[in-house]
Amino acid sequence: MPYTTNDIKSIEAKWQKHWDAYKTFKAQADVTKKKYYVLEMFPYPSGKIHMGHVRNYTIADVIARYKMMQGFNVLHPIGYDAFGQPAENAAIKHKSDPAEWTDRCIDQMHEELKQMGFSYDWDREISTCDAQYYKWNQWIFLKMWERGLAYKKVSSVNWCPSCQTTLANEEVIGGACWRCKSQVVQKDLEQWYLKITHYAQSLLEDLKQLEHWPLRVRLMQENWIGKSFGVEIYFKIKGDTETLTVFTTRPDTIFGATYMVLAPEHPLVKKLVSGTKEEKAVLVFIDETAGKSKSLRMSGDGRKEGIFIGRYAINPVNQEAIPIFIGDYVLMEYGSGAIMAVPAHDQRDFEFAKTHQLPMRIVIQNPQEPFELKSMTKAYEDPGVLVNSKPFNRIGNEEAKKKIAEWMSKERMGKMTVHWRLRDWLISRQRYWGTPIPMIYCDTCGAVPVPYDQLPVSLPKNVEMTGQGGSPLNRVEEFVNVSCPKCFKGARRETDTMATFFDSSWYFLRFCSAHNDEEIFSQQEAKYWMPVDQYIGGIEHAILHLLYARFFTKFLKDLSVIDFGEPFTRLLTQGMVLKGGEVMSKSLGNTVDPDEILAKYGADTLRLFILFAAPPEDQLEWNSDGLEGAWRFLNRVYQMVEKRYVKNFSAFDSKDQMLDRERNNAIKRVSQSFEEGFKFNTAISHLMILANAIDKYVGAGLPRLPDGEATSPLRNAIETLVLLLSPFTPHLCEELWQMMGKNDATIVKVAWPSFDEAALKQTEVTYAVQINGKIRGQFTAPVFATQEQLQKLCLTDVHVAKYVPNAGAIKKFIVVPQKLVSIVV
RNA sequence: GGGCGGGUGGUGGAAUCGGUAUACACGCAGGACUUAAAAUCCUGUGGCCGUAAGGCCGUGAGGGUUCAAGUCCCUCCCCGCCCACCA
Repeated sequence: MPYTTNDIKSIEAKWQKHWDAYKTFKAQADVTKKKYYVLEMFPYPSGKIHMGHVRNYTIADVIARYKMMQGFNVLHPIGYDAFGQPAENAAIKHKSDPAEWTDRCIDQMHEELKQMGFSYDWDREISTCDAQYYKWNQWIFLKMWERGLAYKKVSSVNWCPSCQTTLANEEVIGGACWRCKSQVVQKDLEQWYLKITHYAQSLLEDLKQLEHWPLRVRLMQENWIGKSFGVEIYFKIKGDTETLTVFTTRPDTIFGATYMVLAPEHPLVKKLVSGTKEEKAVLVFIDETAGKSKSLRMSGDGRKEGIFIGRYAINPVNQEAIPIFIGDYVLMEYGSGAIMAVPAHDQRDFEFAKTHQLPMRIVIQNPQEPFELKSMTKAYEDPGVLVNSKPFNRIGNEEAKKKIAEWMSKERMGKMTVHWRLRDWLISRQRYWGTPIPMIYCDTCGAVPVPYDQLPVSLPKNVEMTGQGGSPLNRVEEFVNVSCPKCFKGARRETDTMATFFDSSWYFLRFCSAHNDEEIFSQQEAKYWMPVDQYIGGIEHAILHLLYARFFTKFLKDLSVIDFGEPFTRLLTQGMVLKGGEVMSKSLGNTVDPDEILAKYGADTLRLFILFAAPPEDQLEWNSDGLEGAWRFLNRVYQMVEKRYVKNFSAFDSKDQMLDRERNNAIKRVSQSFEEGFKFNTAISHLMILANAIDKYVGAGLPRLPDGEATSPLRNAIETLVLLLSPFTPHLCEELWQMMGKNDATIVKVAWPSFDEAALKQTEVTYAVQINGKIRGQFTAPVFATQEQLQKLCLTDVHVAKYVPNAGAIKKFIVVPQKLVSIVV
């Protein structure tokens, strides 16, 4: 047994040391070389790496090494998304410093990443909690502030009572905090926002350019941005000078509006009810709704809460007075916070109308199967023709949408408009462990930006972390009390820190010149390396991170520091790692620690297994049995080199051509897998097929073959196998390459093998014979056999002869070249 | 409710343009080596019938197109993920 756990440990350590010493993966911009930037989503340093990291980074590493062998100048960096709440929570718990905790975690993670043999340019390692990094967060923030893209406003925000901080809409999952899962409540606060909506149009439009992104991700972003075309309609209020604006995408149903509903928070509600007999009840309702969290409000089991406010609106198209309600199913954040209700043609309005016994009117009729109000059990939302809509009756509803919208615009009853689902991005966090927002509040001058030459605004050290009473920074006098940069009078510093998604929205640019003290990044370097050619990460970032990164890229382009509008050319979303059908997670206690696998099998086996078990984008069910298989395969390859490989070898016999065909086929198929969707599982299967062919060629138990002088198919096959395998299991392959007497400094500098299409050609092929649709026999024929020859040959097969007594019985004879013949008798 | 993926042996998964379904591996069974075990190697392995040759069935269900369907079309069932009172 030549290859033991100990051997692996020493081989892997040897090559990791070698790569470090020679800086094998150091990337340097060189305009004479074609670049390739491969990037994985950098980790949050929680300490140990988990299987998800292993899978993500192994995929990236295999791609990076393949591209290196292809002669690309490859940039493959790593860093740490190091700000965030776990560090702060750990600090609260252990009464320690988040910076220390984070540093320890980073050290540990750094070690583990090295043990996996990843081809990182370690000179570019960055951490977002480093002031040299977050200084540029503050720089970006100030640039945005100057352009009106960072602003402060009071609004009802999502508040996590457990984390004691606000959350972005994107961070509220099903009404709960995305991190701690507590119920989120609404709270009025003054907060910092980034105007991502300024880029809504280009964020949507440019999705079209991202043809190498998974369709799924593009659709998710499209839905999130949520552009909808519609009409703003103005309703006068009976006996009042106020006008209510509603937004609808269904102007074709305007004649069916039988009431109106406002969001309870709508600014006009209190004014409109004042003095009515409904006032008291309405105010109680508003209070009750405000106390409810959004998710509670939305969790309605079909029931729609609401109340009449005692006023009427005038439908501009027919002057009808319709009652105004407030209802919890109308959201203040979308549209104008007011809707016209068309219960016959909108399911939500239908439910509300049923609950409150409100009238309905059919205005879209199904011409095939007309229906009546009495028999309706749900709203009719399908296409149809207009009825009860005077000048527009009998028009198809799609056409009517356009006609009515145009007519209303012309008559000034409304205006065609576009609404977006995308909201501005709330970035304020009342936490310590994040980038301080570089603003100062002066009683005289108002909000004043910290001057650029005073950046970074550094986080103070030795801050007491209690987890109570808002941001810990509030209590740090020397941090808070500053003089105003404008008038030099006493002023107060902003104590909110930035959401960590800010940090990760541009780190890929920082990697281009990771330790640049002069600028956010070198424009020249960024011009060379960017955009990222291949980005790899989890589908869970399909919306948040990827949308923010695209937003920042567009902003930086507008600043003219870069000249491209999309950061990631290709995106691969790797599947989750499961155990027992569930995602591996600490809370479920079904994790497998990569360290244990490393200790027993080493990095190469783990890498090979995780790639072989499933295609990169599929879910991966962890099964340790497969590990043994990967281990066995690597052992076979090792022994193949040790026992079968000779530098010069002259044996030659009829099997040579077959072996060489397998060799060429492996090159073709493995290369293909890199170019067509990274199907590494099948790439590895072709390497196994080549290994099987080599063993078969040699014959089991043969002694080491004698040296000779001519080139050898066997030698070529083994060399090819090692080269093709090297991106997957680099340590072993470096070792084998050296054992074979090669002098290359490293295997990644050896050219990726090319294949010879001619060697794949065969002189004879086996044809299957199908008779009346069933496979009945087979025969071999020369590659260039004519149809007549094939017909003759196939009849010589005894099984065929049984079904086809003579050539005259053949009704139809179909040839699929090189594959089969199909006979109808 | 909407969108997007899926459904293939005991298991993970293969299958270019519609062309021999189950590649490759795991597991399992039998054998070789061994005092024995482990490791390694060899053979077999979709189901049913058959000593065999061979036959029939078989890619979630049912229908269709075709010489030929996992793949295309229609109807339906189930599973996963994402979004979701967005007017």
